[in-house]
Amino acid sequence: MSDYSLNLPQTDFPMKANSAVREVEIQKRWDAEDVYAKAMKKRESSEKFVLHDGPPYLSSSKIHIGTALNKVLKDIVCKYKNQKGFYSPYVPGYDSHGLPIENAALKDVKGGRHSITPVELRKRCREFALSNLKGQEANFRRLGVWGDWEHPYITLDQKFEAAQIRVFGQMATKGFLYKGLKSVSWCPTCETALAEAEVEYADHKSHSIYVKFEVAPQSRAKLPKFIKDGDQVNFVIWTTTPWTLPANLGVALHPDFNYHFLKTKDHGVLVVSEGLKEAFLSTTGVGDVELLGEALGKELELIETKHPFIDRTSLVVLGGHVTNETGTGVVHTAPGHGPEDFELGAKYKLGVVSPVDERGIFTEEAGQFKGQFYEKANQPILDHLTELNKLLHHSTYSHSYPHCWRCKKPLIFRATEQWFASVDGFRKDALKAIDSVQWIPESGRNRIFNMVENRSDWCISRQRAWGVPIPVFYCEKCNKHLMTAESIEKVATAFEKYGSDSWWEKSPEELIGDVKCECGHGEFRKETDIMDVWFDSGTTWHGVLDMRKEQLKGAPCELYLEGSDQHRGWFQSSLLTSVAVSGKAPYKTVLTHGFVVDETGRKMSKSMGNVVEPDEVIKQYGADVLRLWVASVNYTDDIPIGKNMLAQLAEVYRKLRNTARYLLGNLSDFNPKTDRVAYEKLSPIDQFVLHRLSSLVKEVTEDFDRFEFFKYYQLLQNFCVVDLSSFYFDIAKDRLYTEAKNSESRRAVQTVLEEVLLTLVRIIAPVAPHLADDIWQHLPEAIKKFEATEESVLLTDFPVAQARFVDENLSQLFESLIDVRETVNKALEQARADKKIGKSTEAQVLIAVENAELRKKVESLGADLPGFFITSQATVQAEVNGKAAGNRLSEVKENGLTVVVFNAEGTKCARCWKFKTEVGTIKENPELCSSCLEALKES
RNA sequence: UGUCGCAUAGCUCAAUUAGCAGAGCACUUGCCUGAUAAGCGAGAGGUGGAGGUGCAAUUCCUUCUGUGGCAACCA
Repeated sequence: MSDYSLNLPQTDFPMKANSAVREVEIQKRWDAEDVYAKAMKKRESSEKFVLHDGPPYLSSSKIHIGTALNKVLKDIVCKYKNQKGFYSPYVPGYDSHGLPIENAALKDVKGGRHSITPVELRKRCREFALSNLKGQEANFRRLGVWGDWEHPYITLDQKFEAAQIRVFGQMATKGFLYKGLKSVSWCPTCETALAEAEVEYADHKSHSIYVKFEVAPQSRAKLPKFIKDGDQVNFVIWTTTPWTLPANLGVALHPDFNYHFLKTKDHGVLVVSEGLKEAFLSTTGVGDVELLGEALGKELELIETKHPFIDRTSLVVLGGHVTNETGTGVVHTAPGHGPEDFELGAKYKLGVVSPVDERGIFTEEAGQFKGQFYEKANQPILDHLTELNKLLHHSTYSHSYPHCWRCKKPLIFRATEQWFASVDGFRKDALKAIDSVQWIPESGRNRIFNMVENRSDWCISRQRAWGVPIPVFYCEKCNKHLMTAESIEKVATAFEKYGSDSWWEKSPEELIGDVKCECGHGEFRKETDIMDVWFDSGTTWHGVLDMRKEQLKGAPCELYLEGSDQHRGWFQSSLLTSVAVSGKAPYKTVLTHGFVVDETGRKMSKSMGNVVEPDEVIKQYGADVLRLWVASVNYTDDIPIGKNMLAQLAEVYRKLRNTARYLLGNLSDFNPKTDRVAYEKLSPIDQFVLHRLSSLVKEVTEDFDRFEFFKYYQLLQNFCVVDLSSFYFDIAKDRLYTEAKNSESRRAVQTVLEEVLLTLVRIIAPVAPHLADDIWQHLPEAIKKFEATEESVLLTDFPVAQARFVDENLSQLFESLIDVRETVNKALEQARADKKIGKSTEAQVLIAVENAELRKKVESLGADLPGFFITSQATVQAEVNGKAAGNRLSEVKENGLTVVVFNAEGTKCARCWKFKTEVGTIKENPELCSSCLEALKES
């Protein structure tokens, strides 16, 4: 019976994505046809929108999901901006120096870092980093990220190193760099100083000890009068780091605290603060005590005590940092091993003892503990204290403690000579610059502002080999350092030509020529420290943006887009160097995203087994589904991902795909040149869909401009599902399939479908470029020829919301009609549930509308009414009257609306499947309805 | 520990000034077999907990819990 020809959809566009194969093919075509370059060429004279890539670190060849998210976000922005008419290049970068790479490269070096030359070590580091680059690049490209992959920036490039040296030079010339002895965070495992940004707090179990410091005989006269001659007086300090005791030089009290002198049976007189006395007594259990008297901290200043086990005095000093929260109110002070101690020590000229070397091993200075790793020395020190009867109590104490963010081991403080960038010197400008930047989300402003406001100077020295050297020389005679604009420029020139290896390969003379020190001497040695790797990436605004000015127009650029941890990392290091040199921020807008967590909100970790690997997602679902995930989440907070979400995203992807397939299939015979129907001639529902389309374009444009992709995602999905698939597509099928091929009614639908398709495909392109381009390649030839001549959708312009499609009245009309349609659906469903009908064309509906205005609206559909409900007949009345007394299949009343369902009148037409009364009465063909007959004649 | 932010259906997101808490997906269920490893309909399902102020609270207040940032976590 179904021999009658219908206009069914025709397309080669496959329903199944087969992403694993198809996406790769598409990418190959992009590469082969150089689509990125063509897009850039197309916009070469347009306004620039530069997103500057924060360089991922090259310690691994495989990216994790957070990096994938970051790159995709960037790619969405760049692709969108390009479509919007900007010249928006993407130059990917890589961060290639630094400790983790050096440590990794050292893994298979027998004998460790000291067994090979720096140049040899650096060669291994370079090879390791560059091999990882290849892996990461492949990962990024598989995500569909486009960019100038042939010309990435790498911080180990000679030109980049030279630029970095020049930034250093400018900062030096401005007096923002100095060498100073300070207490810095030190990682004994990595054997280097660390900057604040590299410190991370984690729980740690420490010792908790109370140690007696006996007042020295020469100071007994300074003790309060209530102390009798025979009393041995001890200040009791509390510390969690026994190993710092060999470095002890002082005992700090709070000037305004009250200190109690407690006479004990076994320990002489003990001095602790009043506020901590009770806690102290109960913790240590020293037994009954007699309060001899009390004194303020400031009354005890400069009393000398005896170091518990070293022949040395330890001075009582006063410090505001002493608190009454834990311990004894008497603070063990080791200027060599604590920042506050260091400052206090400087104030009192205590000197500095730092008997721990760069590996955390005790030196000669530590006497009997020499040669031991600091942590290992805790126990012997405790034993020694016990032996000497200086230890009052010992237990453990859990607290958070600074750790190295690279190797995760506990840090120590070491007072050493380091190079610093004087943040104090340009803090005000930095804060001002922060306020000139747009931070998204806004909270980012406060986050970085507070950090910069309170941070101390930036320690840029690292005692390692894999990095850019600090370009300073020291006079062999007077030891004064040489750091002039000229000397630094000479180093920069040398690096530009030979790379930074030349620092190790060449002599000072070869590097800077014949230069004399102020003292007249002409022989120099080179600084051995290299720069903090954050200094490398912190200067990309110069090494990349400025150095590729023609392409990237120089700093500041429009956008930095990184994870929110970069407030203390790259955003800050970039800001500091840029402000120091130019007084400006290197970026106009900073956009941040949170961290990826699993579906239950937990951090991803190997041990929990909840890690989502990007390549596995791609293997199973394809890059576009992963990209769709990126677009679907509000990345301001933590970003969840997991099996459920991906499965759902795959469904949404499928919906997009099938929407496109319907559009493509039903446009197979449409020639825009000849078949298009003028807007005025479209039926109301057609016009309404165009209205919806134009609001979609308007809204998603706003969403893209605000980087709120999750709103775009919701809108896009809703449009495809609600406006198209279940509404317009469903209703339009009748016109598309059964009307004469060239009828105006059918061409009208196709006119709308074409507009929708060409708009949708371009809206999808930034987020799901493979899908969009796949659609593009499958466009019907006539459309390709006249409306879609670009070889890739990525070369098109983003759609513009068409004002001529906007019709608010029509929109309101259809809102009401859709409400009515929902009620009709309920009534039909009831009849269906009662097995009275199957498909809705087996029914006719009677709609009684009380409200005259609404009734008029429904009536306005006229002959389109049955089609609107996909029934065979539909009538509108003011109330259910006698005429409808037939066999009621169901009835639904709601909102002043009564819908009654009857069996459709007439007989089913064999072609269009609608029930018509004339079917069977037409002699020419009793199987068909009149319109089908006509349609057949016309075609 | 302090401080700031966040918390809406199983999931991803909405909800003007306090005014009946909405979508899509998933789920359940029915239909269709001319988008077919498709499509359509219907249904169920929710404001983290406990208080408070309002006629009325997702919205304002207090508190707790969870989560994230920052600061300190000390010696």
